[in-house]
Amino acid sequence: MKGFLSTSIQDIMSVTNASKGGVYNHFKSKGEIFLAVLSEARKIWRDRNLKDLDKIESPVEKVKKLLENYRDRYLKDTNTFPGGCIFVSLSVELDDQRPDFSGELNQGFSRLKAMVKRYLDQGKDAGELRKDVDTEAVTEMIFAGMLGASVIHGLDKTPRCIDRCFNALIGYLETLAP
Amino acid sequence: MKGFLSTSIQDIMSVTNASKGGVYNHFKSKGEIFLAVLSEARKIWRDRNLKDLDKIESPVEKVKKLLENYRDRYLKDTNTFPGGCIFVSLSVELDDQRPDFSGELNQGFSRLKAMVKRYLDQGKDAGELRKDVDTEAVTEMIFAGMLGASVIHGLDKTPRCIDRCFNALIGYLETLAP
DNA sequence: TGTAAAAGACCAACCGGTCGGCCTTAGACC
DNA sequence: GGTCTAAGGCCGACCGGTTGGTCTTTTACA
Repeated sequence: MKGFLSTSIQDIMSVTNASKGGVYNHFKSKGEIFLAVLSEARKIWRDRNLKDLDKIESPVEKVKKLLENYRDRYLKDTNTFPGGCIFVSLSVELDDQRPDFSGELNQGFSRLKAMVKRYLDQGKDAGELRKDVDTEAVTEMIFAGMLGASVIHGLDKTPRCIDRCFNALIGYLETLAP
Repeated sequence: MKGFLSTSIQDIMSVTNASKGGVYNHFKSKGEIFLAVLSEARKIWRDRNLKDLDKIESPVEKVKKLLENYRDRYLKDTNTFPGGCIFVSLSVELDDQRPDFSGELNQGFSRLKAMVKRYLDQGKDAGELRKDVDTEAVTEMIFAGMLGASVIHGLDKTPRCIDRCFNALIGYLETLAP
């Protein structure tokens, strides 16, 4: 994955077998292509990571399932997703470089964090978590774990590292039970 | 922080008030400048993050101190380190783009992970951690938490997020006590 | 024949890197 | 001390190549 800045229009032309005129007839600029790609990537992310979440009643189990999906159906699928989580890579690349795009990416992250926190709060209300659990802090750590796992995955493509990482993360979640 | 690819020789000339000839009289190529910067950045990292670690006897407390240093003396110092942990940003940027540099960065990460695991193993031997603790998995999660926190820091410069993240991380470490 | 998509020549700006020459300095010789 | 020469840091014009983007021309289809 070359990211946004290092992916040239020529690269896009090569992989799509399109001409420059053809590309710019569909998109006003490279940035508009980025936004379209981002939108599509979000659909794919949801498709992979939210799979079967609705079949689970327990909110805490939903979070666990999300982590498992992120690990097994997303990061580990290196054929479909080389370079790990594209949102992480793009966020690191475009922060301070393209604040407009960075903000767009940040919105997606915020929604994910809000979802995790909502599940944890529901789990707390349902008595699945201890009353003294700081759901905001736990959410932040789970989120950091997901982002960090994606970075690690870029360094070491073997599944060992992310397996260990997510095992510890899920194990931690289980220690929060009453 | 523009990273390696987006930092032009012109940028370096501007900030150093040097001429192109002057720059290339000291360095053979842009890559050589990168390596020199990387070496310097490592010194700074050690200076900030390993501070006072030798004054602590308990191995587990050393890990905690490392996390606190990384949070307080490194990430939070946004004046000195805008863009968060430079090794994380560079690693994400250069993976798949400059495998030689990426490997160089990876070595540093491996050393850090080895250090954390060594401390945890020592802590286990000293009875500070339960015997059933998987130090390899815990190391991986701590490492992921550090990387993830740096990415999060890029998105949200306020200290709230990384405070919560490291609180949960340190809290987790404490649950591993016998 | 009319219309929209596709094609690719073209543009200015910028990239990393080279190179011949200037200009300060250090050293040798008288 | 005065003068000449050699050395090397420094400069910036210049190079080939690539960038994102524009514009005119050609093509395909209804």
